[in-house]
Amino acid sequence: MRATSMLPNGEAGERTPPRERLLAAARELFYRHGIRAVGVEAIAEAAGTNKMTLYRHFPSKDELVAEYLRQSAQEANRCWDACERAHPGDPLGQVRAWLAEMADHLTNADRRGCALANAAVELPEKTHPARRVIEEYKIAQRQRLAHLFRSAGLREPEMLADELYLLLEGARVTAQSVGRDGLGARLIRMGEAMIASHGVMAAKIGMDGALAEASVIPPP
Amino acid sequence: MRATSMLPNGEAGERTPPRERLLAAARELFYRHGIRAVGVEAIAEAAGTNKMTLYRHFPSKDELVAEYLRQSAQEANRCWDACERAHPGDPLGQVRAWLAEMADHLTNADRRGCALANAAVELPEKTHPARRVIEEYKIAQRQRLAHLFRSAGLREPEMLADELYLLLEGARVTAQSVGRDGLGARLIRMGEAMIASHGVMAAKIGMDGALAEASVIPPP
DNA sequence: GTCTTGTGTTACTGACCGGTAACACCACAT
DNA sequence: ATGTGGTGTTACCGGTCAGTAACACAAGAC
Repeated sequence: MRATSMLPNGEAGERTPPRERLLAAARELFYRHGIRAVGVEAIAEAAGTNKMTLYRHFPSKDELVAEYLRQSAQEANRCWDACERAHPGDPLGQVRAWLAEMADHLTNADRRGCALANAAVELPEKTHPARRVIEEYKIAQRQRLAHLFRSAGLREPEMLADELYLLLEGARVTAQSVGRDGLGARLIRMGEAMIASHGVMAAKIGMDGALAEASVIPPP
Repeated sequence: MRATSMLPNGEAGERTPPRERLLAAARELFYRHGIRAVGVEAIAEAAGTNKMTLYRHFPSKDELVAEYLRQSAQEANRCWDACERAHPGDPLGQVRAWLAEMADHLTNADRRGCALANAAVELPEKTHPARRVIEEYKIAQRQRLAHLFRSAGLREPEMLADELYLLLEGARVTAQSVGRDGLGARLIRMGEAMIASHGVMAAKIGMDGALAEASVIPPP
């Protein structure tokens, strides 16, 4: 049987080039089972090709891992872009849409957290090419959040961005260790409380100081 | 040269039994390099013994991993006990001491987060004996926190415990991916804000409602 | 004394790892 | 027709993996 006969082609006839198939297989396997747990041969086989072709497109497994993470980061950026399109000119709306999306991912049982953060846990060696990708992604993510908060006129936008990202990472890793019950809702609740605690800079309420507390604690 | 000659014995003469040496070596190597990255032979060698003796004390590597995590959980409990001794009868003081300890761990550069959470990321297979240990530990941790918050008379103690733990996990994984700059301080700041937002149940202040906000935002 | 128990040592299994060499093939361009 | 570049196939390399068999050796128990 030809290995090329049973593959996820978009359309019949035109074949997906092997490099993309390899990356897709790597994404799936690395994410689901962990990076060290997956061998190159398994990836090649899942992509409907073989190890030789893999090594014609990627110089080493480590570089394949780096490319896998680059692609994961791009996907996260696409998610951000969708939020931006859904709420143009409304930075806080974009953040909330993004938060909702993250909460949805959290409750999805076949998700295993952030591919980049997991890789950071799994690959502690500072020289691994993946570390660069992880670092750049996290910086971009923080800047994106901080920019939105600044546009929204919130206080201490960078600090708020860091805190919110801390919260999200915690939720993701917690989902893997203890469970996902009510985690999405809790993420949104806490995120909203954080945003509120950084004030809306006298946007709609004149009374000073303690205005944000209302949304932190829902009516018991 | 005898392999038994250069070992970390507590005192001269009485030798540490090989099982403990093996566990100590496993703890060090698993934590630093990751579980899948360390082979049994390396552990045996680091313990000043050999693979055969390792397999006389542990039925498999997976069980050794589970024991390693059990020991890590015990160490965390010892940390809790120390906080309890330092602030007897003062549950909030105990939580704060614990938070300070966690913040200290965060900024320590040779720490790589929570051994249990890292293992959860690295070992996704639900049948792995480590999963049980991880789950039990996380439940105990949550109950301990919730109990302290309830003793302190805070509102929604379980919810607060979950949120605080979320925050801690986020800080730990963030320390590994983006960095540890100011992370300890931020953890304490956010933790205090969370505790404050759950009120002190009319302990010292009579005014209702929005009392907690003051400590959320430090004076700019 | 002997007997037992734990340990050290060496060698081994079978499987898999990342990575490579050599060659056959096929579509396409010229 | 003749390359030519990308691909498939097979076999291989040296190394490491988890786990085991067999045997030598030591100390304490009796």
